[in-house]
Amino acid sequence: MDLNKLAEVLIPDENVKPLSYYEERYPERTLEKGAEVTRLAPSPTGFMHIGNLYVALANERIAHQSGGAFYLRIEDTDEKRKVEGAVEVIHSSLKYFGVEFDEGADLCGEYGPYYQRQRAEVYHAYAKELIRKGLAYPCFCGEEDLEKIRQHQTENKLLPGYYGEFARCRNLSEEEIYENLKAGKPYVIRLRSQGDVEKKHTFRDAIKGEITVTENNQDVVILKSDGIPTYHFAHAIDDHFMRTTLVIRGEEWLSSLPIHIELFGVLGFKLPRYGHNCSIQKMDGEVRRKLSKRKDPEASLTFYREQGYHKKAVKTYMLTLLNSNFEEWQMKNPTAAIEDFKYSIGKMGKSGALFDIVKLNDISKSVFATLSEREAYEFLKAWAEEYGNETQKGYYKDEEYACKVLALCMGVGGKKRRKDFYCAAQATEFISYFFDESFAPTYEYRFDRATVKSILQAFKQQYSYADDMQTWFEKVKAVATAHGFTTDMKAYKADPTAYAGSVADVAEILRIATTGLANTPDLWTIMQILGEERTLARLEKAIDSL
RNA sequence: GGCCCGUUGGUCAAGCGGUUAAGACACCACCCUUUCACGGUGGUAACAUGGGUUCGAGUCCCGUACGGGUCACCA
Repeated sequence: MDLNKLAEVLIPDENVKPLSYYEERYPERTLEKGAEVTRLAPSPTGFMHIGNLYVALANERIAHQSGGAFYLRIEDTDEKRKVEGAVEVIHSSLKYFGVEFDEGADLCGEYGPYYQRQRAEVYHAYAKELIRKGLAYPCFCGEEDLEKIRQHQTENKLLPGYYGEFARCRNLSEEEIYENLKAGKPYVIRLRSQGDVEKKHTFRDAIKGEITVTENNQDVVILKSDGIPTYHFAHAIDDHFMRTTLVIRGEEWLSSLPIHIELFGVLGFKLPRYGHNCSIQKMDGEVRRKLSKRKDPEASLTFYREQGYHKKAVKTYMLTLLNSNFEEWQMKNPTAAIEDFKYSIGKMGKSGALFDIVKLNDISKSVFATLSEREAYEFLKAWAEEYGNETQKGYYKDEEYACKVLALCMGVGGKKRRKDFYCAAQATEFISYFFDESFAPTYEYRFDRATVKSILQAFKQQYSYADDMQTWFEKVKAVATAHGFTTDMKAYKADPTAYAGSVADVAEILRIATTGLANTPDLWTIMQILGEERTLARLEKAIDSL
C-alpha cells in the first residue's frame, strides 16, 4: 500500500511543513536547571470551577518558584462546548485571585498559537507522519458500528473498545479504503496501537507516587472526522512543542495515561513528568462527592466574588488544601507574603479533600483582621458597587461614617482585633443596623415584656449622649440594680438563681433594642456613632413595640 | 462489571518500622472581661477491617469493606 499517497489523500492540508520545521519553530526553552514549565489547559466553557483555581495555583507556584514559565492553553477542540467570551472569564477570574500567566491565549508568547483550533497544521503534520509509518489509519466506522462492537464485548465480558480483532478498519485493504473514500464516507484517523494490556509497568507520578499502569491497546481516535484532534493527540503534540516539563492535572486523566505514554512514544517525544491531583469534594448529607457545578454554588469561582471573599483568603485556603505544611509555615511566618512559601508538589494530598467553608470563613476573618478600616472600606465599597443592592451601596456613600462603623466592627485600634467579618456580603449585612434605611429589627428578648419595657424606659430617661463610657456604664448598672439584676458577674455565675439576671442581661436588652441584634461590638460606641437623636429614637421605637 | 487510585478524630492533616499518634478548624469547659467580641489555658475525639511479615506495624505484604476515578469522534 502506498502510505505516502494515503497520507496526502486523508489529510490534504497544504499548510503542513516538514517535521523538522516544527522542532525549529518551537525550540527547547533555555531555562535554569530545575526550572519547570507548567500550564493550565481548560476548555472554554465559560465556567470556572474552584478546582480550576486549585490546579492553576499548583501549576503557577511550581513554575514561578523554580524560575520557569506558566502558560495558558485553550483546549477548544470540542465545538459543542465552546462559549463566547470564555477566555476573558478565565483570565479575569484567575487574576482576581492573583494567578497570572507568563504567556498563552490572549497574551504574547513564543510557543503559540495557544488555541488548539489554530494549531491544526501541527497536528496534521504529525498525523500524516503516523499514517506514512503505518502507525495510524483511517476508520470508517459510524456510531452504530461502534455500538455493535461494544454490545458484543459487554455480552461476552470482553474489554470494551476499539482494539485488536475488533478494530475492523485496522486492516482495510487499499481498495476498500479508496472505495469508502470515493463513496464519501466520513472517517476518523486512529492510532494503530502497538500496546498490550497484559503488560504492566510502574509509573512514577509526582503526586501519587508509584502507580501501576498497563500498556494501551486501544486504537484511539487521534483526528476526529472534522480534522480536529482529540484531547489525547493534542496534549502530546502541544505539551511537547510548548516544552512543558510538568503536567499537573486532575486525576480523571490518570486512566488515560497509557494512551498518552504510547502517543508520546510513537511521536518520538520525551514524556513530561505528570502529577495527578484529586478533586475537591463536599459532604452531601451522608455521602461524599465531587463539588458539582450544578448543585453547589461554592463550586464556581464567581461565588467567591459575589460573596465578596477576599482574594487572599481564598488563596490561603487553597494553599492549605494543596500543601499540608502550608498552615504550619504560615503560623511560623505570620507576616511573610504567601508567595514566599516553598511550595512542594510532593506534599500534595493523595486523597480528595473535603471543601470546608467554615475553615475558609475562619481564614477570611483573620484576613479581614489585617486590614485597616480604609482598606476594608475600599474593599467593601467596590464589592457593593458590583454586587450590592441600592441600599447597600448607600452604606458607603459617607466615607467618614462608614469608616467609623468599620473601625468599631473590626476592632481597629484595640489591643486585639475583632473577627466578625468573613466576606463582603456578610460584613455589609453585619453593619446594616447602622443605617436607618435598612434597620428592621425583630427584637428577640430573653426576658418578659414588662421587664424589658421597664428597663428600656429607665435607661432612656437617664441616657445622655455626653456621658463618657464610664458614666454610661454606671447608669446601666444603676438600671440593673433597680430591677434586681446584679452587677457582680462572679456572684451571678456562682448562683444565677439568686438574681433576676445580671448586668450582662441588661446590656443585651439595650443592645437588642438599639441594634436588633444580641451580638454587636461595644454598645456605648455604637450609641456614639448613631448620635443622640437616633439612639433615643431607637429606644423609643423598641419601647413602642412592646 | 473490568481496570486504576485512595481510607489517621466531625473536617484539613503530620507521621516514612520503635512517638504519651503533632498541629489547625469546629465543638465543650474555664480564665480574661462592667456589655459583645478578640485573646489565653485546658478538654472530648482517630490509625476502615481481617490475616500475615517482624522482637516490634498507622507505617511493609495479601484479602475484605467502603469511597473516588475511568471505560466517547468530551475535555
